[in-house]
Amino acid sequence: MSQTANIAVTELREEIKNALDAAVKKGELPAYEELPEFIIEIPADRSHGDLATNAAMACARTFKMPPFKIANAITENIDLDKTYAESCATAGPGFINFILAPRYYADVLKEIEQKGGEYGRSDCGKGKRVIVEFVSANPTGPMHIGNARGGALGDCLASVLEAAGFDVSREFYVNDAGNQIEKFKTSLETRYLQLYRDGVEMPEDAYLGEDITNHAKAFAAIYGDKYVNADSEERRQALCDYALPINIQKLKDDLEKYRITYDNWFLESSLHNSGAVADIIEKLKASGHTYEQEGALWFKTTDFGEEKDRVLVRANGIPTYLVPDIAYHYNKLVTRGFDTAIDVLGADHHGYIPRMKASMEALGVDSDRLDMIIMQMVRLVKDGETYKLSKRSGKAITLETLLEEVPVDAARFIFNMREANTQMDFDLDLAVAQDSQNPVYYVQYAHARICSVIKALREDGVEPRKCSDEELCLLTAPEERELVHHLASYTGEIEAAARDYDPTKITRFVLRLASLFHKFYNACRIKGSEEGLMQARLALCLAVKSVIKNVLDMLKITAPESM
RNA sequence: GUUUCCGUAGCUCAGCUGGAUAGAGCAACCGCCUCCUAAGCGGUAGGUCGGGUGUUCGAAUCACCUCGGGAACGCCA
Repeated sequence: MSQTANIAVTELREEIKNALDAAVKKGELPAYEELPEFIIEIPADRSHGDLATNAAMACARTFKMPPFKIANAITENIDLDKTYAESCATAGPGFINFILAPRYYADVLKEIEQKGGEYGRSDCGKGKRVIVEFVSANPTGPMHIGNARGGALGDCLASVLEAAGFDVSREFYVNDAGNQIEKFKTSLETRYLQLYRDGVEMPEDAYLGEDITNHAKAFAAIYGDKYVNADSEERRQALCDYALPINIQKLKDDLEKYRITYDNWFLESSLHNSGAVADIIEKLKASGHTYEQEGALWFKTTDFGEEKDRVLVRANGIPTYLVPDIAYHYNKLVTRGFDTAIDVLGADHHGYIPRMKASMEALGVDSDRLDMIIMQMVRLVKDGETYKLSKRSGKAITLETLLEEVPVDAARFIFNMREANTQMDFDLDLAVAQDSQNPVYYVQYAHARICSVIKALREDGVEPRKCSDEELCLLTAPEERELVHHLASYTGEIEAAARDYDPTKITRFVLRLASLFHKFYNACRIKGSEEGLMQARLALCLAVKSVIKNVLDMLKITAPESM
């Protein structure tokens, strides 16, 4: 919550407790041992006041009295002089509703004006170091639409955590080692040989995308048939050394177009080269949670409540994906000492979470420091038809083609509208729509409208200036107060979004803010109003503009001055 | 079979640490620019919150059961 909103609630809470004590002293209520928790919130239906509490209902059991009697005892004994509330009344089954004094609204606007771009920031993260790993797409091929969702959600989550006072690092984990690289080599090799020989068949599990064929052709254009008769291992390595850096650079370029830049690109190969992978095997063995069977090394995940154990090192001596992954998370939490590591993962990884957490426990690391966000599937919808992504056939919609059709602003906004753990249909027609149907324009339009108002007033010789308290207290229209209320809830929304790892709360917050602004704009004229009121409304506009800009910056979406 | 996500208005979804008459956008219909951007606003219509049982003063929200839809369950990553 903003400072002002926070103070308002804290003060009321104190006065409610004081009122209860006063009532007990007078004998209106029986003595109590301990008060239950109660909430003070903005009621959904604003005819119920500006703030409401369920204190009386929550205390019904404590006092063994009907809620409305307790509510009356509170309202008769409460001293509102020291609070932002100017009056209160009981209602319904025992709610107490408060009406806030005009100076509350004035103080909120003054706070926003004073804090500017910093308004909304919280220190609830206490500077804790958090690493957010997201996308981490396989470098063997292009990114698909699921990576687009993960990118938008992960990047915005990182921004939200920063705003909530965490020290955040964004990271991309490059799987440049392991089995899928072998598969990559095989695919490249086959495509290359197909250019020179007939009857070379692609293996069943190879990558069938066009990008592989294109790499082979480009490679052949440089080296010709030099590697056709070379040793297979030499040929495979040459192809991989050629194609992999191109792919990784492509990932960086595409993500940059999508406005994502990482603090670090972490190479899986570095864990192999540094000996960290071998080291983690020894550490796991030393933990006593491993055993050997049929030539393989097993991790006893059953010790940690899993259904079955997992292979760490295959009978052929090659570690499974688990080992470098464990080494990687160990690197994050121990070697580099991040307080918390967050992974944004596709839904196909959900079985992977307990394994990874078990491994941290086995290594003596508190597994609560590792948080996994599972993202459900995205389907692309066009003309009412759904397109399923199929990676193996190579026919998946790539991030690149998505961004050719959809503006980045729209893509980032729409992906941040749906919570990670819900399945999502990405409506291409909606994302492309350059009209009011597209929610991103609705928000941007509010920003542009405010800029336009300021410009129009400036042309009339009116400059925004600092308003007196008396002037700010002229904002009494319901549309004005609703708007200020919403602005006041911004910090609380950021804290909630950070707590729940849910950046989509911020998107919904800004949609609601835009909506309330448009309502205000239609109900209240700025230009032509009496001087003091005009300036107060202008101050409100500037506050809204500042907060919209702030949110759009977090989403890395442009805030246009005109549309 | 096990794990997991989802089920709320015609469509897409909010609301879920229990609270007052269940909300928004789109689609439909009716209105609002001699006035700061109509990419906007107001209004009408539209609901057994999948179903059931339980807990509670109070359940869309919590627990259990059940029905329906998606996903994952490899010595692939």
